Amino acid sequence: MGRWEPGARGRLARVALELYAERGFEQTTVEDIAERAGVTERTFFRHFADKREVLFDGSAVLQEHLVDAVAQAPAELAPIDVVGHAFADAATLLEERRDHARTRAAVIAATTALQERELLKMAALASAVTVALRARGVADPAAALAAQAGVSAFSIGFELWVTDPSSADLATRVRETLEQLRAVSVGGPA
Amino acid sequence: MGRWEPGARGRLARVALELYAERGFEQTTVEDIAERAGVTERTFFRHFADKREVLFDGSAVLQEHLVDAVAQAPAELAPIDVVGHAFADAATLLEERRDHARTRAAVIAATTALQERELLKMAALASAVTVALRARGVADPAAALAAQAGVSAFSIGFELWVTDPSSADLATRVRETLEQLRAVSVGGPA
DNA sequence: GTCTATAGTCCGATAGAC
DNA sequence: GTCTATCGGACTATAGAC
Repeated sequence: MGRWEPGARGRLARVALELYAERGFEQTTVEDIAERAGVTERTFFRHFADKREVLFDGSAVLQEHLVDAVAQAPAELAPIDVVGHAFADAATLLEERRDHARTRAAVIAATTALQERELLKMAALASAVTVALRARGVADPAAALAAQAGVSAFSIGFELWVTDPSSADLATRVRETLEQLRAVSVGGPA
Repeated sequence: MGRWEPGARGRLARVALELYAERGFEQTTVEDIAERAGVTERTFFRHFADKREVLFDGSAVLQEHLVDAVAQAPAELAPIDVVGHAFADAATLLEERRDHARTRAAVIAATTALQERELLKMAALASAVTVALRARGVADPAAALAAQAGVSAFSIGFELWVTDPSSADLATRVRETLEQLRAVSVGGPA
């Protein structure tokens, strides 16, 4: 055994969510988190750039899956369908952690500073998907618009999935929401 | 004359943009801004909640215009067209300040912390437009989707307007971009 | 691991406008 | 007197530097 327990990063992320949920983000200091995780404040900042970032450790994985899914989608699909396929596919990563997602969503909803960070992560996803679509030959601004549409559908679908008591899965919610966007953007009678 | 020059708020906003553009956001302290504006640090924080907020003083006005435009749009318009009308209308507020918009956009693009705040303001616009659409009887999630579509078109149109050397106006860019979203979301051949 | 700059808050005091 | 905008100083926590 070494000097320190392994898995400090994961422990910090878990403890941070716990404390943010218990007493609120602003009422929690980095020192509190480090202490409960059995490390020093310094170690926290070695793993996470700031106090918010600790809640967004999974977003890099999500982004990779999205980009891969866009790259590997059948060539004949229209951009909007490539995006729908990719986001529904990425949704499966969260499917089994609905309780965790609920806790995390509640913490973020309670704090403006965390909403900002989440929006930045969503914008990063959109940006990465835009690049992946361009690599498939999709022109601008269609690439950016399709990517944005995917993020909107994902975010709104995610909220339905987290809020509703029904057991509908996230991927289905995302697909349904994107389908509704199609209807909305075409227009027609209000 | 009084003890202090009037218009401290406007002076702080102008000076802050100047300094952020000159030496960068992180290299500028609130004390620097206050000093050049002829007030104390304390006064800065009475007018603006934090160091970022000073760049977003106009967003409340933009939001009001958007909400009003949604409320007053002809009853027979489809939600997506109400949104298109509203954002193109709000665009006229910026039309005459293209140089200012360029400087501001460059400063924001250079700093992640400012991008976060801008995304938050855009999300607030979307949220306000969603509420205004619901008040017209638009159901969920169509209201949220239409509002998000408007924000996407506005953001992408804004970027084109700021970037391109052509003299096309912002309102036209926004309308064109929303039109493209229509085509993209319907799908069809890539 | 310690030290430091800076953001941001809280308290009270003060000066002009009405 | 009341309302609003300013100022001063002390204070904590984040985050980066050494």
